[in-house]
Amino acid sequence: MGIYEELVARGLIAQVTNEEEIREMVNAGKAVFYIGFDCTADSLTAGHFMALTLMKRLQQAGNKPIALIGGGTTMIGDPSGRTDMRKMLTRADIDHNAECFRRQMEKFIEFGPDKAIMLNNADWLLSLNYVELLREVGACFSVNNMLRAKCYEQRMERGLSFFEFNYMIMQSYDFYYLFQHYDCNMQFGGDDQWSNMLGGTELIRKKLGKDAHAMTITLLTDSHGMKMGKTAGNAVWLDPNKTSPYEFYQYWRNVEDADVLKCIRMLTFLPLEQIDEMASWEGSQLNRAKEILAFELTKMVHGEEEAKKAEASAKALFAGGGSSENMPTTELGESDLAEGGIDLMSLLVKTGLCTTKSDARRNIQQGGVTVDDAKVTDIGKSFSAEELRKGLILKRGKKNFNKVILI
RNA sequence: GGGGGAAUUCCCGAGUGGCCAAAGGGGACAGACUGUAAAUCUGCUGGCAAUGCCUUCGGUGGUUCGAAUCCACCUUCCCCCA
Repeated sequence: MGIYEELVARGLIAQVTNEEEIREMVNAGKAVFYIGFDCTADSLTAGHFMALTLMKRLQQAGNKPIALIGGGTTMIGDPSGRTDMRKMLTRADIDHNAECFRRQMEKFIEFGPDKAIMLNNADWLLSLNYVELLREVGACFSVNNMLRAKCYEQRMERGLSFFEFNYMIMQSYDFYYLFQHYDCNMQFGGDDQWSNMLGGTELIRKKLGKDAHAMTITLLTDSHGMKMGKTAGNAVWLDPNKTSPYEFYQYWRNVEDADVLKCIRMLTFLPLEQIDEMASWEGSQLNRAKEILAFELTKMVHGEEEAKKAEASAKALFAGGGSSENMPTTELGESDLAEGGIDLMSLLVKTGLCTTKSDARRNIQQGGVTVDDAKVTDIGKSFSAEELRKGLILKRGKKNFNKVILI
């Protein structure tokens, strides 16, 4: 089985420009491909992770990856599939984010001579001359076609500025540039990038009369069609300071039954035969598959040690009994106390389990708060310094734990 | 450049002088049921020193005993015409 067939079997491929040619090229390890990453935040997300694994899979098959950091394109912001304009970032923010991206990527992909290379499109986009660009590439784009592009659909109703409209041209120019300077013959990206990617292959054909290829990765969506890798609108980050390994582990541990196999197939490097065996698992047996998924991904992102810790904490907390060793802990000092003690509501806020005291009150009143395994419904409950010194385990809801201790 | 419309709480969206911390829905959160799943049902959803008080309906100023609601100016966005 070639790498292309494997990608298909894993459900990773959404659209391709020319299946025959791409299959041959990729299987023979002859592709020089790029994936662009716009640095809109200071950490990569679970969404980027899939692109990185894809990069790795192709690299293992002998193809050469180019990780393109979008220091230039981020100055504009991709309007694809969005209902509103992105916040405009400053040059300094973008540079900082690009640097963060670079460091995280180095953990997954091997860079170096004859390995993967990393580029930043700021290096060529920012110095473009407007009039020259218009003459050189602007003439190759049909506004009529661009307006028909699916990625702008939503924006045709709510408004699209000329500024953002240019994003497609910038991305196309990237491909054109990489094709000429780095022999890059293929672009990968999320399926929402299809229009932008075709812009690039078209430009190359018009300007150079040559064929370049594009292939999109299936967007990872859950059984309701929602994009995965987000919790309550917040991204699941790869940076352990933004999403702890435990939270990261929990995110994947909690995917729906209907999504586990798909996630394992698309995101892990487990052999397909092993995954096919799991496909026959049913009901609560799927919990095992979720553990595997969560462990495998946490291992790849945070390392085996962290993955083991996260798994151990989870088992301790949910299977009961176990140690509180790796539980998130809040340390209090004497200054946190008032009159020798502290009330439960303040404690919940201090530990971050609740956002405000009102939130804490609601949670207590609704029976969602537990202290050392005993449900507390008295909103006036407070604890003495003595009790705190020994340490208390607070729990909000079923899955949120925090140990508080007075030191 | 001309004309018309819009901005409401996390999101969508009602509200057009006091009964408005603001309908309804979505999402989130909590409870029940479970398998750390889904579906379903229930509760809940600005803050606080809490039967009250404070802040919030794009911004600034004004009218009024009282403004999300009326007036003026400003900002941003949408639509139509050029």
